Amino acid sequence: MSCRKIPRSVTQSSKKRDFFLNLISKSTTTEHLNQTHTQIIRNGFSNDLVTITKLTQKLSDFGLMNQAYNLFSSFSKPDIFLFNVIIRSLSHNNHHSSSFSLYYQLRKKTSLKPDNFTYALLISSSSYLESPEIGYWIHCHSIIDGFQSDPFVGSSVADFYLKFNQVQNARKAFDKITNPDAVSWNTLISGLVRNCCFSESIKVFEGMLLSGTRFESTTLAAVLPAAAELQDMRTGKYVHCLAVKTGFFTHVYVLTGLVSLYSRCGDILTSKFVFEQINEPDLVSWNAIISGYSCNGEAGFSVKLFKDFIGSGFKADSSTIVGVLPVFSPFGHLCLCKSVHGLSIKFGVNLNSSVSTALITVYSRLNEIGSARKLFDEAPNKSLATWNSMISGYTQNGFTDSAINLFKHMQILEIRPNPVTLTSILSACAQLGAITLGKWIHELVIKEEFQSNAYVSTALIDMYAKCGSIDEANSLFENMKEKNVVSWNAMISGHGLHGKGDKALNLFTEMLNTGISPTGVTFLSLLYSCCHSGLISEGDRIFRIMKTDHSIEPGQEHYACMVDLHGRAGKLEQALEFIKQMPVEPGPGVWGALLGACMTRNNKNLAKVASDELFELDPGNIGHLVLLSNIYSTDQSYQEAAKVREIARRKNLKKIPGCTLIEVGGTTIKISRHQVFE
DNA sequence: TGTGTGTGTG
Repeated sequence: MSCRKIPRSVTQSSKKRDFFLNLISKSTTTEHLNQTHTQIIRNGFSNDLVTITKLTQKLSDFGLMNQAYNLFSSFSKPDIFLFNVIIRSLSHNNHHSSSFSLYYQLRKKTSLKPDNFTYALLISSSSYLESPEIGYWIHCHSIIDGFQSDPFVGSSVADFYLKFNQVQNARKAFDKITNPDAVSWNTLISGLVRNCCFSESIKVFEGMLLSGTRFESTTLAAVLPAAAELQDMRTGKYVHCLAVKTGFFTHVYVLTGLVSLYSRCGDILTSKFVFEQINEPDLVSWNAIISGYSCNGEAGFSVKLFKDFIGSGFKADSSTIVGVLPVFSPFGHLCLCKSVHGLSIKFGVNLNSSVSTALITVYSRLNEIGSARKLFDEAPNKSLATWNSMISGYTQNGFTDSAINLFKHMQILEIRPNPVTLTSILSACAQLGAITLGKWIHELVIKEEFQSNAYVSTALIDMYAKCGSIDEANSLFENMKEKNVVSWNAMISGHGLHGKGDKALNLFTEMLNTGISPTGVTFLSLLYSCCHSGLISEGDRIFRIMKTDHSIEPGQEHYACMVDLHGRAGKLEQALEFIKQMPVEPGPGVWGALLGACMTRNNKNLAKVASDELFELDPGNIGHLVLLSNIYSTDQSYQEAAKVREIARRKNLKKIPGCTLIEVGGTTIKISRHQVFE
């Protein structure tokens, strides 16, 4: 008899509990939840662990941390469930250190055993701390308690190591998981991407597919940035197909990832197509397409989209600004740059470090070095990139002294340079002929262990070559482990500069034998070398094979070099003939080369032809007038020389005296070369 | 019978 009665009351009680659990779950407001709590107390369920655990969690989800904690504390004997819930609440409310106090309490003051839930939560908390030590401890405890192969614990351990940039340890933890689930794989893939291990992350993604684990849209979104970074279209297109097949092609994160991928690979049309498939593009989607157009030099579209974006009521964030800015510099759109700068102030992101860096870069490129410096001085949080952008801004605008001073300032502030900083400073040294500083930077490169960086070693080669130490440049080049096309170019033009055309040509043959494909710059360096060594027929041959053997269209600079090559040899008529047969309109560089040759060869008539073209094409440039006037003077045609000077005076043009830089006893000094029109 | 890890686009 009683046997029947007890179950009935248990059933009744359990039904009531279900009722309360349901009420808690459905509570949508704090008020509602508090009313439910009152009912729970009235019905004598305030000591029911199950109900209270659920209530505690809901309170914490509503951000009512204190109430949740009081409820927990009111229990003299909480079980592991309640402990886990309160640890989770603390961790979700950023009270990470309190979770560890609770863990301590759990181990010292109770006989409860932490389970896989407890460890997963605690390790996750550890990854938000400043240093990894506590995480190491918890990880050890979890191994001792036998949770090493648990996917929840294992995933959070892997994530913990990835957050502390310990990729190898993360891999070890992942490999210990018996049956990694989608979360485990996603954690590893995205963590590898955050640690810039792009190809590894793609390999893991392939491993996941082979393992047969069902991937999620988040998996595709996680691996796409790796494919974009490596410009790996094969993986990208494969992910695209998978997304279409599985129906994830509607998912905004996946689509946005594809937009970036195609933009990065230069396929802006597909990028635009994918963008149009996004139902409701969010801020990040807009940023992806705007920066996509921007990176691919599509200024008009980029600006139009940016306007559409602002017009749809979106608030630009720092990434929008950083994404749209680069498109302005190649086209000299100072006005647009200024208006985006204004918008960045309006949206309150102008002091963001990446925004100031992008603005400094774009103003520098537009030769607005004063505005760039103002932004630099006003930037409250200067990253290394901010310093670098200002230094290279100075270097590229020829303000080498300012670049070096800023670098010295960095040294005083004990800001450690990176390869980018040193590359810029080396370029400044090369421009200045500052060999002593250059050598000191070389020592710094060795100290910081940047020798293996291709950009740095190339900048060193260029610096030594331009400062006259061709042997030093050559020995560095010989010792480079991985030479890229830029290093070869630097060494070729180094030899050219030193009048060693034959060496430059031999190096080119060697380069082709190594399997490196030449670029336009390689040919420019070669033509330049031929020019400086008087190798006319070799120069002609190089110019020919450039197009026939290597499918590189010559640019204005190549044509100008060819005119120079013939001009220097005194074959002025041939040079003119060459210009006439050019398949593209000759630019100022080409006519300038002819004018220069006329100067050395005293050819007054041809000089007039070249000058007339130059006045049309490049009216603001005083250099041409100087050359022409000098030609007339040398020829003793003083009246004509005077006429040219008169034109210059009327145009209010004044020649900035040219100078040569040499280093004497560690100091660079200027030696005036021309003193014309002063 | 109440608790969970983690990830995503620029």
